[in-house]
Amino acid sequence: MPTSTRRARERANTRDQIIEAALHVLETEGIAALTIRRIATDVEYSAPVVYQHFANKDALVLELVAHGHRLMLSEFRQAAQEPDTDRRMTGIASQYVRFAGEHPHLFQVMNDPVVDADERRRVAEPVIDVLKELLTSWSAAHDVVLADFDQACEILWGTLYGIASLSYLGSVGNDRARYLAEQALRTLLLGWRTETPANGRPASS
Amino acid sequence: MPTSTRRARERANTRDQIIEAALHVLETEGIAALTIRRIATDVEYSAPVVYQHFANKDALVLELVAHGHRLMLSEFRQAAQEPDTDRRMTGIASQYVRFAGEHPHLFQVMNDPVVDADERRRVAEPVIDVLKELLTSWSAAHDVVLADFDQACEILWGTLYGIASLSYLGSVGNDRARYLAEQALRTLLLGWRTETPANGRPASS
DNA sequence: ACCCGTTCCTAACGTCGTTAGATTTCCTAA
DNA sequence: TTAGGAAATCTAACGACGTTAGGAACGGGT
Repeated sequence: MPTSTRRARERANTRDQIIEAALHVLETEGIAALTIRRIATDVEYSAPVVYQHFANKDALVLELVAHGHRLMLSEFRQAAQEPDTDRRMTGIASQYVRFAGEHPHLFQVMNDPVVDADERRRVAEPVIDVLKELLTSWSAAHDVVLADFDQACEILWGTLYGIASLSYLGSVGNDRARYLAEQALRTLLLGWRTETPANGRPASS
Repeated sequence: MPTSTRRARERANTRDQIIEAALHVLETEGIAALTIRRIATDVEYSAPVVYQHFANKDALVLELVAHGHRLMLSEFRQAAQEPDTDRRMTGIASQYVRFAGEHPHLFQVMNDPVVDADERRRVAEPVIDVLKELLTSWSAAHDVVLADFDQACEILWGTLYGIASLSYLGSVGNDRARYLAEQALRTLLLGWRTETPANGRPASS
């Protein structure tokens, strides 16, 4: 049965082409330019063809979001190779903000409420897992026992997102935002370390 | 000339009605329902009338964003009356997240990249100023000399925004987000205090 | 050689933001 | 008191959007 497999391959191929074209438009021209008709034109098809591969526009956007998280994950894994646990944490912070600066429109869509909350949580999970691993190894290295590990992770995640957002919401440039993220992380880690008495028992608060 | 002033008053009146109607739609049904035609219907006019008061939809949305910041500012001023400087800081954090939880759609639009960055910075300035005052009095109360005051403010602002965003981006509910914000602030403040030696000279980093 | 399922396109629907032009309303001034 | 004109408002329309319906074209299996 060669024909059916070839057909399936072609189908998957054009699907990938659509994703690639959509990603290109998103990254270079922003979310406002991301239009079904525009994408169809770019892959040299008519608009309805897109609906053979995606239920609707949101489903296509979700695919881009998933792609973005995979990309971010790969960059994180790279930054996670730094041996020093403290530099590893600040390095991740810097990397996160750098990603937001290098892919502003993608980053924006990755955190846009239009994509379903459950779906976003699902695709973001691997990235958060990396963060958890890093925090685990950091606290182990410093004999810090966090009072609430999940809480610390959520604070970390929120802080990174907030400071990365500064770079396109506010007046701070990406370089400064990266520095801010590093400093914020240093301060948070210092605070957590200070909360823990020298004997390594959990902090009170 | 009574007639002209009355006309002006009527004009301003319908303008306010439009803003009020738009705000109501936004808060109760979200940004997707915020339509020129919908607003016009609600104030019992035809759609083009809206354009006599606002250049375009973005200008109207900007007005809502400004309103949101004024609202937030008034709530901040209330929370800023707490005498204890530490509780004042954590109280502001809690209040910020609470606002995001009570006005999710408004909060979302207040931080949406579709509104011009300069405009957003302009309307957000008074709120940030309150934050600066609070941080100033806090550091004074604890003899903490921050190495970079503006940096600390930006970290604060970013952290609050990030954690508030968790409540509708991620899996954490608003109550938990408020708690997270308080804890994050406590940790940050602890970190900054720890950076400062006992003699009150600025920290090294 | 026919047939049928897949693939694809044109045309259309309803909605959006926005504009043009006509129509109505209402003050002013002769 | 009425003619004129500015202001206010409406209807109709334009182009673009996401999306769907219906038919044409293609291509492998009988």
